Amino acid sequence: MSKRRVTIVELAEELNTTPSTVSRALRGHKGISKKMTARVKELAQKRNYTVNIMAANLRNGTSRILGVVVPRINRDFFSNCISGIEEIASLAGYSIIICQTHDKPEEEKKSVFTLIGSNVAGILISTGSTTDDLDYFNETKRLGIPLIFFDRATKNDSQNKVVVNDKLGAYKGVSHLIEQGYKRIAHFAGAQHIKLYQERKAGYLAALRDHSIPIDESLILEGVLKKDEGYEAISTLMNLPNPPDALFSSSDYSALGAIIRLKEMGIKIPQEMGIVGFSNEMFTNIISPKMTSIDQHSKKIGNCAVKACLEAIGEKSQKCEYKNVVIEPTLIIRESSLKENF
Amino acid sequence: MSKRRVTIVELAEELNTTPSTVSRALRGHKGISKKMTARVKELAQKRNYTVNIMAANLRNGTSRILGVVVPRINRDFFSNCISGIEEIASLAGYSIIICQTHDKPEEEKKSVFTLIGSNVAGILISTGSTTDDLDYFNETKRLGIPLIFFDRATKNDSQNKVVVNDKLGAYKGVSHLIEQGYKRIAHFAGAQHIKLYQERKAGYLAALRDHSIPIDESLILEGVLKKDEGYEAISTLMNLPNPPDALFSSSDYSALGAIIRLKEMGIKIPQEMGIVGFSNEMFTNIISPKMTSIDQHSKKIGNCAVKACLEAIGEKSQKCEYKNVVIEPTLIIRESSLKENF
DNA sequence: CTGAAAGCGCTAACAT
DNA sequence: ATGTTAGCGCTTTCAG
Repeated sequence: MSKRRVTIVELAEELNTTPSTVSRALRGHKGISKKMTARVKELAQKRNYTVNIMAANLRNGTSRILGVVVPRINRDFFSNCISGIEEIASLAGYSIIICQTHDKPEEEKKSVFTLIGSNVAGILISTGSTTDDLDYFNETKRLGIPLIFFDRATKNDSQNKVVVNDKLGAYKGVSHLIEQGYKRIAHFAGAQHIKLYQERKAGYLAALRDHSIPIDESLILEGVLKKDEGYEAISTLMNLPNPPDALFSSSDYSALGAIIRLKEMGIKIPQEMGIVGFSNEMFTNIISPKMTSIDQHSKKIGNCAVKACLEAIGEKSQKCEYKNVVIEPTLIIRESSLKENF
Repeated sequence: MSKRRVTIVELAEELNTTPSTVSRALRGHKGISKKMTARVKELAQKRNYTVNIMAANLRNGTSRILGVVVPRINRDFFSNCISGIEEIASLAGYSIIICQTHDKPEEEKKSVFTLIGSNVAGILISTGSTTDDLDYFNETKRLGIPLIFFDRATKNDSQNKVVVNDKLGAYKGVSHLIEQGYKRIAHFAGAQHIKLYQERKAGYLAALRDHSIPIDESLILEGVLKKDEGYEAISTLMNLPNPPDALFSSSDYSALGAIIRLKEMGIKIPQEMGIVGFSNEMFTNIISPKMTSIDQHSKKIGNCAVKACLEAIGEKSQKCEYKNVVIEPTLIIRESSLKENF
């Protein structure tokens, strides 16, 4: 009952052969007799042999491990991305190491260097920082470790990005409201130093412009992302001399807060007020009225990101061009915006 | 612009010293002059040196990587567990590798052996299988790799478990309903070959018994876990000659389905019908009426599991006894069960 | 078809 | 306080 794992040396001894032969046989090397291969594999099975990945990696200078860096694991969006990454990765024979950054640049940097130290074959990162951390960016580049940005890309010129077209998503949502006959559409925006919220606002503005609807700055509120913030913000808007008749929110949560408040005020949704959120959170399909929202295909983002990474690593199984993918979000129309039905 | 990483050998050459000295200096070994240590660290920084973890691990025979195996990453409960694991692990200087099994025993087995091959220091697993897979159980045991079961433990006699006291959770929920004055309490149960659902049913039965309420088998429905299943099941129950006046569900989702149906039927919650769910899913606090539910402290489960693992590995930072932890679930009382308020 | 030998990068005895 | 040496387990030339 040894405490150490079985090694190829031990297998070789037991079979009166050499480590090289065992190594080759285990990997189905041609140039090893079928008989030998069979004997080796049988014994390996019997002894519960597993290759020491560390040793193999050290020898080869490459590993079949991918690093994934996200702000938080326990958010719907990210856990779906990760799930999407893991599925494709494991099919290709790769494992994934996960790091959380809690949106802190230091943790982000530390994570990437830990991953580099772990000899990962590639890194997938949703960076929280607003600035590019050139330190790790350059280092991965120098070492030839593919670095794929997903979801939130920085401004760097890397071609390895998988992002959602937030502007288009917003455009679709607002256009839908306009087509339903809403005229004065308010917008809950996020902090404008974050690119993704900039984009959503840009999509909102573009849709209004394209439909020749005048832009009213008093209907645009920034930093309204959480439920409570939405609850408060909608009160402000409804007290305006000329209140909105619809809301496009950058966040499902603040849209939810608005719905709760509007119901309290006795305002009918969608008849008197149309609502469109963003992210297609699980709860949008559960509340009453069901909320129209924009789906970002989080799992698909993970799929694409990992495919881009495998492609960059040189896995030939990936045939397509996965550089710089832009995912098109989908408008999910539900009760909260269907004025025409009434 | 070499493609390879800097090694201690290169640092040593540049400093006219030896790899051992560099290695020792980098790890703050006492017995190396301050001057030397400083010089080494400075150069290492300048060259973006990171230790080759694979090589170090191979040499030491141990790694600072933990394996985590779950059925699915993208479920609230598991992503919270994982987050809880990652936080403590990273504080202790460990990384985590994550595997999904999709509830398939083969994938579970494969995952564990992959992790063993990766020289992980310990494995945390929420097993989907109903049977113990002795293969990997024995192998980890033989190799001295700690194997911690969390959430769903198998029947094996391992002392390394972190589980929720499901029976107690159910007991609390049902007792609460009884105290609120409900008399005929129905139960949506899960498949009874899964231990956790057995336990919840057992808690339900125990609470009724302890409060001298007769058990009516017609009020107990099995395999009712999803929203749609709850929607259908509640219809059946309400058509009974003697329908229930409350529901304790093993799942928040089926409880939600029931609420939706009851609202359609014009039955008032909680006045005419009390509802308690299980898991404290995020949406329970959002729907109307807000749903009373049982919180399982998923993040804490992750925390405890990883502490148990670190303890087993021999990290002295863990002082407490973390073997065989049972987490006590918490009853979160909300509108759906507060009959007394009316 | 199989074997012998070297070396991936690191660390820990064992010297000095 | 520093250097020397050996070896973790594996793969891969290079030789038979």
